[in-house]
Amino acid sequence: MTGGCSIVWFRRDLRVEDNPALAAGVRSGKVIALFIWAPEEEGHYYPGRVSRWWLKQSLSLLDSSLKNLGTSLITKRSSDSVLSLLDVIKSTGATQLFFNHLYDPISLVRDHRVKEILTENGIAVRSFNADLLCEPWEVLDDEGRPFITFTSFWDRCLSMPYDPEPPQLPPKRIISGDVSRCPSDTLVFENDSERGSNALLARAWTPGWSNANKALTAFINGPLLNYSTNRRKADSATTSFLSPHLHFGELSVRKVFHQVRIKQTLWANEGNKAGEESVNLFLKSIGLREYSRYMSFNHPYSHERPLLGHLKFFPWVIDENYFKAWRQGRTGYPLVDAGMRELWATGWLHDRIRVVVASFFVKVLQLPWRWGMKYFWDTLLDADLESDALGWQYISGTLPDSREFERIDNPEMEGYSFDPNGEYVRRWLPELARLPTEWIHHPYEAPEYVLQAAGIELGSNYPLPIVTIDAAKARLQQALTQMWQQEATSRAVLENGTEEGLGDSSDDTPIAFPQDMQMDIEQENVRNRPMGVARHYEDQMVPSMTLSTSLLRGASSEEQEEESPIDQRHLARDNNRAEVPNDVMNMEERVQVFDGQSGLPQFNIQTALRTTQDMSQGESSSGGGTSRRERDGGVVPVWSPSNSSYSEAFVSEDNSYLQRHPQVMNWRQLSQTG
DNA sequence: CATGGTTTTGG
DNA sequence: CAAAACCAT
Repeated sequence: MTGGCSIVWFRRDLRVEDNPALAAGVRSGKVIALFIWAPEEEGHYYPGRVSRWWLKQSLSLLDSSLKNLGTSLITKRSSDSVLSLLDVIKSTGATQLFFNHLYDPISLVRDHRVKEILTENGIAVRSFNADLLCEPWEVLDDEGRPFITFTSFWDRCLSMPYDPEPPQLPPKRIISGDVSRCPSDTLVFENDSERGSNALLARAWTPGWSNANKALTAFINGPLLNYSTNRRKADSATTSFLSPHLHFGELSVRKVFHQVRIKQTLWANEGNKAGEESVNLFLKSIGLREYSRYMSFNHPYSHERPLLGHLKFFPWVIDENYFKAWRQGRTGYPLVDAGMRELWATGWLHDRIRVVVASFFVKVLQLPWRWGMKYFWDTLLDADLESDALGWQYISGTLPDSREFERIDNPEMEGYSFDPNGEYVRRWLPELARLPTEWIHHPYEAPEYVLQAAGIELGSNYPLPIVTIDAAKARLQQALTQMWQQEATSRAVLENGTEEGLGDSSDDTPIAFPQDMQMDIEQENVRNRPMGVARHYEDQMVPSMTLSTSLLRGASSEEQEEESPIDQRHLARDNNRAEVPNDVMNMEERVQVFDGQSGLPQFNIQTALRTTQDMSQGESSSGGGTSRRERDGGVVPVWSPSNSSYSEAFVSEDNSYLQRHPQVMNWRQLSQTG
C-alpha cells in the first residue's frame, strides 16, 4: 500500500511460519525484522541461564531463515524497547510497526505504551494474535464476563463460533528495508562460566522454529497415541517436549491444534478410543497454556498475589534452610529430591513432577510460593511467567478451581504412582540406587539392615525427612486456624472503620525473595551427580537477581506513586553477572508494593472490545470480512487504572459473581471455615 | 464376579 | 464434594 517500509518486531514469536505480524509486514512492502533484547524491562524476571541459551539459538535460526527469504534480523541491546524502536524508525525511515501480542503483565503495559508513543509519532502500529487460539477478551460467559474456572473457559474455547485460523505458510520472499544506517548490536546471552554448562544442553534440545516443527511431527506420530496412559510416568519420554518451543513462539499453537485435531478425527474414524482420549488430554494441556494467558490478562498480578485473597493472612514459613534443602534435592523424600536434582541438572522436569515438588514446597514446607516460582523461573528451560503463575496458584489453592488448600499430597504415594519401579529416583539419586523398590520411596521407614545393605546411612549420605508428613499436617492446620483468625480480626478492624483499610495494607504485600537464591555448591552435590552427566559447578547458578520491588509498581504507579517505575528497578546492567542491589538489606522486610486498596491496573474489557471494533473498521480497506481480519484488528489490551482493589470478583465474599458458579467449591469451603 | 467400603483424584 | 479407581470380601 504505502510502499513505505515497516518494522516487524519479533519477541516471543520466533518463527516465519504462521506469523501474522510478519505476514502483514510482507504484504505492505519492505520489511525490517527486529529483535530487541531488553531483559531489564522484565524486573525480577530476568531470564535464567538455560532460557537465555534457548533464546540465543532460536534467534540465530530465525536469522538464517530470514536471510534465506531476503532479509536478516536486526538486533538491538536496550534498556527501553520504546526508545530502541524510535531509534530504528529514525535510522530506517520506517512508517509502520507490526508485532504480535504478549499477555504477561510487563508486556501488556509496555506494548500499550509502544502503541501510544509511536502513534503520536505518526507511525502506524498494528498488532496481532500469534500466541493463542483465542484472544482473552473473546472468551466470555453468557453475561460477557471472563470465566473463573478452567473447565468452563476451555469448554467455551472448544465451542467458539469459529475455529482457530488454519496456520499460514511462511512468506515466499521478503523485500528488505534499508538497514544500512541501522547496525545491529551484538547480543550477549551467556558468560564464560555458563558456556560449559550450556554446551550440554545442545545434546538434548534443538531450538528453532524448524526444529519445533520436527518435534511436533515426531510427537504426533509417536507418543501422542498413548499420551493418556503414559503421561503420568515421571521418566517416560512421552510428553510432547514442545513447551520451550511454544514459549518462544517457535511453533504456532494454531498449527499444533489443527494437526492434532486431524489426527484425532482419523483415530475417531478408526474407533480408536485411546487415541481420541489422548488428543483430548493433550489439548487440555494446550488449553491450560491458553488459560494462563487469559488469567494474566484478566488479573495481571497473578504472578505476585494469590487470586483468592485468603492466603494473604497465611503465616508462611520463612526459612531459607528449607528453601535450600528443596533446591538441592535434600528433603529426605526421594521423589521430590530426584525431581529437584533433575531440574538442577537439566532445566527440565516432567509436568507431574513439577506438581509434586511445588506441592511439597507449599504444603509440607509451607514456604511462600513465589519463592518456588522464582526458582522455577531461573532454572526451567521453558520458564514461562504466565504458565508458572497459574501452576503455582493452582498448587497453592488460590484459584477457585484449584486443589484444596488443606490437602497435603504424600510424596511416598506419589512416588509409587509416578515412578513405580523407582527407576527415576535411582537415576537422579545415585545414593539410593541400591535400595530395593519396596523402600525406594520411603527410606526413612526401611529397616536398618536394608539400609545397611544398600549403603545408606540416613542423616549422613541421605537426609531424614526434613519435615514429617504428620508434622506438616499439624502445622498446616495450625497455620490455617491462625489465618482465619487474622482474617476475622482484619475484617473486624475494617468494619469498625478505623482506618479505611489503609492501615494494614502491608498484609497483601508479597513476601520478598530471599537475599541469596544462589545454589551454593557443596562437594556433596557434585559427588552425587547422576552418572554420565558431566555437570559443571556452575549449573543453574541463578544468573541475576533483580531484587527490586514489584515490577507492577511500574504498571500501576503512573498516577499515584511518587517514584518513577524505572527508578525502582535495580537493573542488572552487566549482562553476565549477578548483581545484588544496594537495598538488599531491606529485603528481609516485606517490600511495600501495593498501596492498599487503590491503584492496581485493571483491564477494561469493554474498552478493549470497543477498540477491537474501531480497529477492525479502520482496517476494512485491507480486505474481506473474514474472521481473521476482524481478529487481527490491531488490538492491544487496553488497561486503565481503577479504584477498585484487584480481582474484586475473587476477593469479596458476597459477590454474586462467585455464586453464579456453584462449582466453585473451594471457595465456599474456605469462607465458611472462618 | 458382584458389591460395598476406602482411597485417590480432580485444573 | 463427587466421580473414579482401588481393594477386600
